[in-house]
Amino acid sequence: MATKEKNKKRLTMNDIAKMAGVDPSTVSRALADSPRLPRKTKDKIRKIVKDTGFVANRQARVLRSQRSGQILVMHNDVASLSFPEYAQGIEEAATELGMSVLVGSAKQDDEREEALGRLLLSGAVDGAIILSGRLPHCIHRQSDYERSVVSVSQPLPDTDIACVSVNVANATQSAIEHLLSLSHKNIAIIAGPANTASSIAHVTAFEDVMSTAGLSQHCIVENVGGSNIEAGTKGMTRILAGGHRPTAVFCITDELAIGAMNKAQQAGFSVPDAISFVGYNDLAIARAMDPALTSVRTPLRQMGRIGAEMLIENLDSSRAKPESRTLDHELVVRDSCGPAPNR
Amino acid sequence: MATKEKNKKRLTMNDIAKMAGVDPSTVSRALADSPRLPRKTKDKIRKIVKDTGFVANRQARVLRSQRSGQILVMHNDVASLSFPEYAQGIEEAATELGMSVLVGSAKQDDEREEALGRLLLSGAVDGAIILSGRLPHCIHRQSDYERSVVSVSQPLPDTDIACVSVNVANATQSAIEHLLSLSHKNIAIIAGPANTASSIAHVTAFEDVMSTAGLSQHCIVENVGGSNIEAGTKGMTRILAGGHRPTAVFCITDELAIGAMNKAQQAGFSVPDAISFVGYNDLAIARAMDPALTSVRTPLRQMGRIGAEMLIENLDSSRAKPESRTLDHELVVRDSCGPAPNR
DNA sequence: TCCAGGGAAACAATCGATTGTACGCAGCGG
DNA sequence: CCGCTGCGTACAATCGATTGTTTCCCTGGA
Repeated sequence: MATKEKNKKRLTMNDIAKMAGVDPSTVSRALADSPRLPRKTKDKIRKIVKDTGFVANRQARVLRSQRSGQILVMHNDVASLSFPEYAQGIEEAATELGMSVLVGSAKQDDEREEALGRLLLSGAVDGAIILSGRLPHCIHRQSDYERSVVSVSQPLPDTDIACVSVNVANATQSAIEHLLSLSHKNIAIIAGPANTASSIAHVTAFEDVMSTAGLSQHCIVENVGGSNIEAGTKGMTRILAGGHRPTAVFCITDELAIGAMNKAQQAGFSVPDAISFVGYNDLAIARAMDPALTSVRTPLRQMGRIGAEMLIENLDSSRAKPESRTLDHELVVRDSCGPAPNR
Repeated sequence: MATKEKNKKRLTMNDIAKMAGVDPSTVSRALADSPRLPRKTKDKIRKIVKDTGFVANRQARVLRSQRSGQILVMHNDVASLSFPEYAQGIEEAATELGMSVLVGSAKQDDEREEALGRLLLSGAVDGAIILSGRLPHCIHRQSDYERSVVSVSQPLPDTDIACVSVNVANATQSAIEHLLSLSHKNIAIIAGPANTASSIAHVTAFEDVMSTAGLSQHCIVENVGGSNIEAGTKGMTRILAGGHRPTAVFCITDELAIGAMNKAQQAGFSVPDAISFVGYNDLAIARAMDPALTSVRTPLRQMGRIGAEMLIENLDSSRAKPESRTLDHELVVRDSCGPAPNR
């Protein structure tokens, strides 16, 4: 159809302008729907754009206008079941506010983490939402990036960056107190990898509650190689191998709980008669388990949504720095917990 | 530290050049490690870059050099458990070949799908890997994008675009034949959403095998609202509600199988004694189920890796168009299938 | 008839890096 | 002593769109 097709070249705005017999600037304004152009001109140009399938070069556009229209989501673990929940909330909000979302995984790899940080510093994205709980070092060094970063799920240490999260200590407390109310005295926690912010927060809260209750019998299982189902299996294996046999297990993610519960069942322990389990996050899968998993519901999607809103609304340097927010959690009681067995 | 800090401006290469007392082009070459510069100059410039935390504007760089160093992964469903498997393979390969990866979700939404397509057309990424099985329309219209797109998992209809996949028909056949060998005659398939390429391929193969075996008793469950665990539950609910009671169920994803198996168990059917289940993909979670799920292993990670390699190696317009590849699958027999019960 | 007003579109500077070319200067052989 | 090679660096064009300013032209009111 196109007559002057030069093979090697992509179509540019100049080409479109020539076809329409106008100046490139007019094409630009037509695409931006500028009120300066009359409908007629816009329509003429748009028709050509549509017919040719022209797409404006993103680099040039962003370079000039200093605005990419994209935000980046940095996470650690693609495989985590909670990620899609956050992502949905983020995407909803971003789309509503006219932004689009890109996802990058840091994967506990410093190199990758820095690369993602540079995406922000280099202007490829306008802002970033951090799910991983770690701020890339290259961003931390810059003074003025507080406004273009929001952390979701965990506060970033040593920064003023706004954060949307739940109160992990309270959430953990509610889980443990539920077990205490069922007369459990010997409780274990499976805390995933050690030394992550999330793990530390849960374990600290756990220890607090237990010591407040005057209970010394508890075990802490860490460094099980992740927070996924397999890690849960591994954690439970370790618990069963130990001499010290808890009657209840709190897991800091639902995936851990699923793996652990499964392992216990396969080892011949009935749930909840012999061992009780509590998960964390209350993902859809928790309900589908047999027995259905008692879990602390955290509003992941909401957190994502609010985080994205906070981020995007504050990008335009209206000077108010966004404020951190803490959302409510809720213990959802199902069938995986029973009264402590008599021994 | 920096003395001339102007508040509003980001650092540019020009600033660095001035600090170092050289031309911007020299800074550029220093960062690119050009052999034209002596080590001494490079070191001097790099020190300044490091001290200031300077990051070159990505837009300008890409605009000029016509190369972004990034590939896009387009998927449909963030929540799918198979996605992280593909993603890992893709990231491994990309990293090895000096590229980085961004992820975008199309979410069966045409608008979003087109937006992702435009990311490629606008030069924001050098290439794209499509997991969703659908080529954005705006790309399809362009003549010369065969080289910068590779499909993984499912071939793209009406295109010559290279694809890395397994033979779905054979894979389905191996699953069904396993059930047939256990004397099952009344088999159901839970096929997720209807009218997706994947669903159609599985169902077609299923019908072929069944009719070849001379069996007419089978039921096809579609449109269960996705391919996830909940959808599996829903599918099984529908099967149990129907008059026609199969002794075995093949699910086109492991997630569907997990949901379905769980529903069956909760409804009082023992697995595999009363009903057998076969999944598809053999994700890690299949092994963790109780009973452990028999599943068709598809090399997802490998597929991702090979797809990324094919894509990246062919970006530099070496003229050979990449060739599609079909990888091997394997039926992994575990405990979720037993002989057909006598009725 | 003339000029003010304003709508429509062209002009041209600009965003920030990359890269081919040109230039200066040193060392070296003839 | 001259020109040649070659190294190190500067110069300047360029990538493709955006946007403030200017120009043009047409209409309408005095």
